[in-house]
Amino acid sequence: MNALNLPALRGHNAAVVLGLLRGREGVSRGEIAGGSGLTPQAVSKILARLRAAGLVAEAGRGESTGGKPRTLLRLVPEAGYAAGVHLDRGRLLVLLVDLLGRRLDQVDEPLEPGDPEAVVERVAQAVERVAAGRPLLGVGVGTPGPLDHAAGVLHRVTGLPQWDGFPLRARLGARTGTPVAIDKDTNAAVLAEPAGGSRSSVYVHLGSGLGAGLVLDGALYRGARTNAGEFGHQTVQLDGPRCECGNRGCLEALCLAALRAGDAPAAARLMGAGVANLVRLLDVDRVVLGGAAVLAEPAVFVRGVAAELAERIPDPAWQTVPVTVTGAGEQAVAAGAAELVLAPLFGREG
Amino acid sequence: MNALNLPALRGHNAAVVLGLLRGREGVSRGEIAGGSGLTPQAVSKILARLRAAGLVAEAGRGESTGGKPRTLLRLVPEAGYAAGVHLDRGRLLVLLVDLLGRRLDQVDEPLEPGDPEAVVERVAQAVERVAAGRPLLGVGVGTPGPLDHAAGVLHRVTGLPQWDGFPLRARLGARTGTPVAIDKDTNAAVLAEPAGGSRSSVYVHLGSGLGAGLVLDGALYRGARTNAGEFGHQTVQLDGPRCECGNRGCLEALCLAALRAGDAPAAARLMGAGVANLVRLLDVDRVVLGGAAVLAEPAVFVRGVAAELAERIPDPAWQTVPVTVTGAGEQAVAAGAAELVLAPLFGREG
DNA sequence: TGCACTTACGCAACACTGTTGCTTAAGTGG
DNA sequence: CCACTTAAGCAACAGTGTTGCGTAAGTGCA
Repeated sequence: MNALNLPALRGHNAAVVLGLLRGREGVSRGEIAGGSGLTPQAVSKILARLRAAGLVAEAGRGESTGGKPRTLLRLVPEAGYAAGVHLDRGRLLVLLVDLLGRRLDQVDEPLEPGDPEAVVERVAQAVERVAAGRPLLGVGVGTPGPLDHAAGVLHRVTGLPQWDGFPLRARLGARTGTPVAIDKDTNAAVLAEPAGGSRSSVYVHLGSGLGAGLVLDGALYRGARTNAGEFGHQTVQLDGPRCECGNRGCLEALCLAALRAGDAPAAARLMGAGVANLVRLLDVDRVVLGGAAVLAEPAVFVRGVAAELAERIPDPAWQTVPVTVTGAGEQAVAAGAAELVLAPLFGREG
Repeated sequence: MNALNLPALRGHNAAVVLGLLRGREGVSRGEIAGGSGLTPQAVSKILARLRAAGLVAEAGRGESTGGKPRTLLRLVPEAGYAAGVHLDRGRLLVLLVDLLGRRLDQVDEPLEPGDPEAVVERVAQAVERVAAGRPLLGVGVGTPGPLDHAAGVLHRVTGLPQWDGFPLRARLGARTGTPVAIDKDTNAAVLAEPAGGSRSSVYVHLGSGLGAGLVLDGALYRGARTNAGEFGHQTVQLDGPRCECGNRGCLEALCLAALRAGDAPAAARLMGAGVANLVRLLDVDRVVLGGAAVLAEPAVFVRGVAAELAERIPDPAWQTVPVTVTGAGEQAVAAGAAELVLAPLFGREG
């Protein structure tokens, strides 16, 4: 089911061109041709279509390099919008972003997770409020797992048996009339960070639990059953204390214990040990930290994780991996959820 | 540089069709159409090209289902061959395989890793011997890392300073006159196992070291700098003994110590703890074991790893992951190296 | 000011893709 | 024997990116 026909080819190349235009304001046809591998004439044809559709507009002219100056082009951010929903226990955050991913408006309110249908209604109303009539390309939802991204169905969320098997994507899609994508909160959050040259990155979230979102070779990696990213239940102490999950010596248990003891630096060092394991296994080129615990003391966590990385991977042949805190802060999941809708437009994942 | 033009489209679709034909003997056009998403007419056209090129032939007819019986088609295995090279300290194994990956002939001889150019000559002669004039599509080389797959250059191999920076791919390609692909031994070995419905799998190798090869979402995952798969140096004992790599509590150090003590079951349990970490992080649907230590007592390792997986991931919502030993045995790396050449023909990785 | 040169970019013709509509081939079953 | 079903190719077609070439719009030198 992975063969391509001409419409698919057309869509793919259009997405590649849009992806290059999203990078920065004012890109010339020549740069797009070079960056995509297409011939200049093909780029001109594709851009003519995109301009006719209102997605792209001219943006003045560049410097001359000895001949006719290049015509610069830009994405039209108002051509479409996406809603990003962070659906969490006790809280609902809905963001409206434009094509460039800029956050325009938001709804942030408490939410008691009771009847699923009632929650769908609440979410749909919040989406309508932030959209305010603007053309919506789709709605992305980030929520704690487990869930099935492909089927769009929630699974056994801890403490909420009535949500097991609920077809959130289908129900919310029917209610809003737009495409809906759902994913784990950590998977959404890893998309909140602009790619910026990074092909493989990891987002590590420390809040009430410890999880990770993975972008590998430029695409969100979900694993065989949308269960990838279980970062917190890796064993880092073979004979360690028993964890709720049944395992012994889980990183999450140790990390949360350190936090409860008020020792954030220790929690950071522990997190760093887990990150070192991940960096060695997956050779990612960037580490982004987030979650309430991290955002409470960002410097402590960046320092602790980076120090542990340096100690546990002393080999100078291993390039040092930059460690940062998510730029989207508390809104990382919602911003990333919107990106679930926008990313396919720009040629990321499929 | 990821846009597509018509020749690329053609090649991609041909690879998809060939990939479906590789699965088993005797596939009908209708099955290919259904499995690829192409229309029957497009499949007929593509197959006509492939038959003209000698890659595909008719293979009788299927049962009638009430009308004209389907014409079955098969891959012509003799249409091309690939050489798989396992280049290791002290040993050179070269395999010749046909398009179906069947091992036809081999050269297995000791090798003292001295002057790189002399080794290139030895490898090239061995390749010529196994090929014996048959049309060679390319040569794949699996060798201990670190190395750069994309550039085809070896890095600082432990104890062999004269190999650092040696452009093995370019030199061997110039000498043999065929395309050459090089990769880490564990990356090659993971390709030796037929995909068989698995989208994401891991190959864990225990020999003189402990490493892993990853296939994620159907493609070999190498990481940002071909360093992915450093499975042995994950921390499983925060305050464990110092490892050669500078870290503490590395899985590899513990595992090798158990082996030296003659306690293979303990080594298997330790390996299983590391595999559990990996399964939770990456949600793979298959685990394949290999390497001299595993092949010496395969049942012990399969049992030990499976038992540890069951204990450390007791949650029934996590589907049990099958654990097996590589079917290619000692030749896993060489067989997988040949697959480095063949896989792109059949639409795996790019 | 004039003119040769350079660079950007679109029009037209083209080669080739997969698709659609239809015909022919080759079976089954009453 | 004949209606029916299924497979598969031929021919015409819509639409892709490519090639060849002409035109627009600058720079730089005499």
